[in-house]
Amino acid sequence: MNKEPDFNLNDLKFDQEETAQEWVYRALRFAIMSGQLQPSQALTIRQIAGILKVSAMPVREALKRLTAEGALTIKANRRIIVPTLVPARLAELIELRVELESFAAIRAMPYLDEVRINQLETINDQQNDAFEKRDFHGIILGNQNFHRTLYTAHPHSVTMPMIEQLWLQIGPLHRLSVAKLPEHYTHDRHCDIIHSLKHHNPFGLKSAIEADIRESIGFLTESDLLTNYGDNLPLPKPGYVKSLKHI
Amino acid sequence: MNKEPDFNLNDLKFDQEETAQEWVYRALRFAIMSGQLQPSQALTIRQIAGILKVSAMPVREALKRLTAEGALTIKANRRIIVPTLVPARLAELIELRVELESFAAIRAMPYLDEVRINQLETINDQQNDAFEKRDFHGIILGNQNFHRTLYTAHPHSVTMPMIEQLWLQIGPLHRLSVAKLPEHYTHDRHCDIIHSLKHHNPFGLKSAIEADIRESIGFLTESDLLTNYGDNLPLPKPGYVKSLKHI
DNA sequence: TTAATTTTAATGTGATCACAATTAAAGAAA
DNA sequence: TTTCTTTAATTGTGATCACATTAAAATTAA
Repeated sequence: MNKEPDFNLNDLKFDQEETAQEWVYRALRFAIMSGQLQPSQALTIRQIAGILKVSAMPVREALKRLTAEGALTIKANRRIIVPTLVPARLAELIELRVELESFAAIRAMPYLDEVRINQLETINDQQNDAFEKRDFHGIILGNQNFHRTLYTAHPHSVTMPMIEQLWLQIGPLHRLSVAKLPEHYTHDRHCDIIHSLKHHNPFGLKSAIEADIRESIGFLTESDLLTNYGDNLPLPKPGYVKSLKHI
Repeated sequence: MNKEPDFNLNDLKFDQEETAQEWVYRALRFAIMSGQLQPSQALTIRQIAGILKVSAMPVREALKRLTAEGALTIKANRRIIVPTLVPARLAELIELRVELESFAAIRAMPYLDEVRINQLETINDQQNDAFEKRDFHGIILGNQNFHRTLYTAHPHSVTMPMIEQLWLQIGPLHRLSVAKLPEHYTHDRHCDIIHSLKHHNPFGLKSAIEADIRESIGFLTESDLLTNYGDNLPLPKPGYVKSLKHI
């Protein structure tokens, strides 16, 4: 008999339009992206199939897809695990995020009209609310939503899927990074981004994007990666950061 | 009964160590990368299974993986096809290639010792030989080999898989671009790259990479994409480009 | 010939079983 | 208790079948 699972995947409802494998994929992807799965954790086909009450077939396809996207790793013995990150690799991922997201932002800039910028402001307000409420998922998802809305303003964004791939690979560290966030997040870079967009300032935009990325994840140290992965870490108390809205 | 296939996949031998799905994946990937599959061409599970003499199962997994990597596309009716490129998307892909490959090259620069540079020179010679011999595959594979050897000098290259993903997406156009190559390829940018590496010149490296990419694919016009995909186009005659080695 | 309709074939998805390889558990020997 | 051996359970992979949906072919009607 399968062991009881130590993680939850039932956050997402099944949409009648989609196939079973798409649903399984969404559920697993969401779990990884929002830091619910621990690095080095093994994922087995039958266990996930049992949790989601589907057969093994759609789970196989979903795991294959996530593996191809770098969200999961196949070990030499063919076991599928959530990948661990050595510090040098994390550093590379962050540099690449800076590179790609700056690129995407600059390219999207001409397409950001007033409507889109208002969207960004709304999303940012929601994210700040989530921060005050210690809403773990809200912070992460709000941040991703903000960046995605920015980059996809460009109608032919080839870059966005690649950026999401990077988010997927960093995903398992998000629980840790958010827990340590108040120590480093003293300035709302999203406001800087919006400000630069309004004033058509590509250099300001680029540096704001870079600062936002580095301050949200770049501070993780080697010992952070080696000693723990942020499970059971307390989330920041509301009001720790006085104000996230200035400028 | 299945129709006779109009493409060949038997270029790669089956390695006893690998699984069937890995072999199928390699075969399909190679075919796409080297421009053997036409855009909008449909790939069916049973047809490929018939060609490669395997069951449907490993083909399903391989197609799922390639789809996740952007090498194939699933249409609304769930049919799997080789994706077509609208001009705007190709332009984005090229810009992203320039961005990522410049980044990877600069990052790899400190790791390029004399041994590695000699490797690059050898590969470049081989590629020029392939050009003289009108060796279609040799040109494409040699070029990829050159760039891959350069970028993977960095021990923690997170970028390389993403660059390969871009190559995969442009792959179906390679037959066309190589056929039109002599009209635009009048200067061996690979020599420029090597020269910049030897003199530790990051700016020269970046501009050489950019020029190499644009001159190898960036010249494709809208009508090139819409009217044909380069099948049955004659390859350049040997000696058309007098000398690929100068500087 | 052309257009609309029916019939047939083919396709991706999902389920289930078999199998070899790996891992975990149990037992034996020190 | 500790170490080694043996046994049992679990794993990913592959094969085969059923099924609903879609595409293609055949048929009919104009």
